[in-house]
Amino acid sequence: MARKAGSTRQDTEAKIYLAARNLFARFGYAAVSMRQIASEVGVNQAALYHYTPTKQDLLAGLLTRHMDDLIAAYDAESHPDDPLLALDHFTRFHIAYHLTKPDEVFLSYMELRSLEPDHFQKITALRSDYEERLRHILASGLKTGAFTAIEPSITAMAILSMLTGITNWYKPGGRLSQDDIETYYSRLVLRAVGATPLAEENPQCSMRA
Amino acid sequence: MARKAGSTRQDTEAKIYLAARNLFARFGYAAVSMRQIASEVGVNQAALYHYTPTKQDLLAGLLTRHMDDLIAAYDAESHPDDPLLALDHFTRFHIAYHLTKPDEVFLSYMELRSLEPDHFQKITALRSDYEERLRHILASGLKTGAFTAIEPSITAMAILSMLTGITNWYKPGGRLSQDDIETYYSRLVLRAVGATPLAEENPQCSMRA
DNA sequence: GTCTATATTACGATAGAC
DNA sequence: GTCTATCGTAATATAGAC
Repeated sequence: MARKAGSTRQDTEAKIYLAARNLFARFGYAAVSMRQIASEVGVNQAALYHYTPTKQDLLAGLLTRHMDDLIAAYDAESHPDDPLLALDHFTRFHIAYHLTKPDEVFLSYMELRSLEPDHFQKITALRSDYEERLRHILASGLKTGAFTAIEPSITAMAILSMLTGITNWYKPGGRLSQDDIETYYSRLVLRAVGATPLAEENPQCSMRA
Repeated sequence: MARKAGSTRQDTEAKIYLAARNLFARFGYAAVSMRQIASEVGVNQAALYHYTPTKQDLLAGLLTRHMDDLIAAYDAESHPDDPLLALDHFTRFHIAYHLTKPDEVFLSYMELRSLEPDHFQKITALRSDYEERLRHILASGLKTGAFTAIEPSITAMAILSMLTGITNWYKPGGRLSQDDIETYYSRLVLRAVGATPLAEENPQCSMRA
């Protein structure tokens, strides 16, 4: 298995996906050219076509990987049975995962419309698959009485919008640590569904009351 | 003031802005050509340049108008002094306004990155101006004790993300009326900030409890 | 106010040498 | 596996006739 030093297929492929992700997230799919991506990788534009048949496939590959990874990461964790704990856990997981992959998240929300129909449906189905996990928690909590007066489908969308929106303003190294943010949003979410937040009667957290 | 029948400057300009808004919202600024816009309006591509110096100015004009209109519409309403009522009012206003102008809203969230620096700063400042109105309500409620254990800046972003996210799934004529949605989200929001929602002990609303 | 025609530049993708 | 060169197309924007 002799390899040329400095350039293997896997290496280059990873660099291409990384560059595409950064550029698409920053400027948008339609505004980025294959030449820009190649330039970022350090190869000629024509070389990209040994790794992806089209620009569209490059985008679809990025989004598919992201959604697959997200669902796999969530399913790999253990989930509390108690709805209140499960919702707290979901909130923290979603925030933590999304804050560590801001580009992928941004892309998967902004560039759905750049996908051709087949790819679009595939990604939309994967997203719905993930959302279903939150709807299930909300429905369980409604049944046990842990949550009150909520409609699971709408509430799931409301919560996901709220949590994902963090990526619009969060910058690492800011006033609040990631853990502060998780704790704060968990309280917002638990209150919103009519539950008593975990730390409500134990105000040691860093927020002013 | 003799006018040629069928085509005045104001008419055509309005059509151009309308077409640009629709197309940019649907396919993204970078993916839409001046030819497409002209075709939608029913004029030749070159005619557009009598109404806007560049494509970039067309986008900036759309976003500026939207933010100006949003702020003017909010300021034109009367705002309750009581923080709880004020927050309920803000929630309903934001939802109602955003659901009536889905394209403008979508554009102003998706195409900020397509703006060149000067325009970007201008729009960002206008947005912050609007957000400030919500922060003010939250800070007042914290002072009076109507809201508990919240941080106004973060909570404002959380609420705005949640409310604006409605435009991602709402379709007119669905299961829930706009008023149902306003009522439901007002409860989510008021609960989240630690207030007792207006209709909490009066569960005549259409949600199941 | 709108048109035809065009200058200039860039795009996605391919062919074929090395 | 990467390159040079290029094909065919389409982009923004402008010039100038009517």
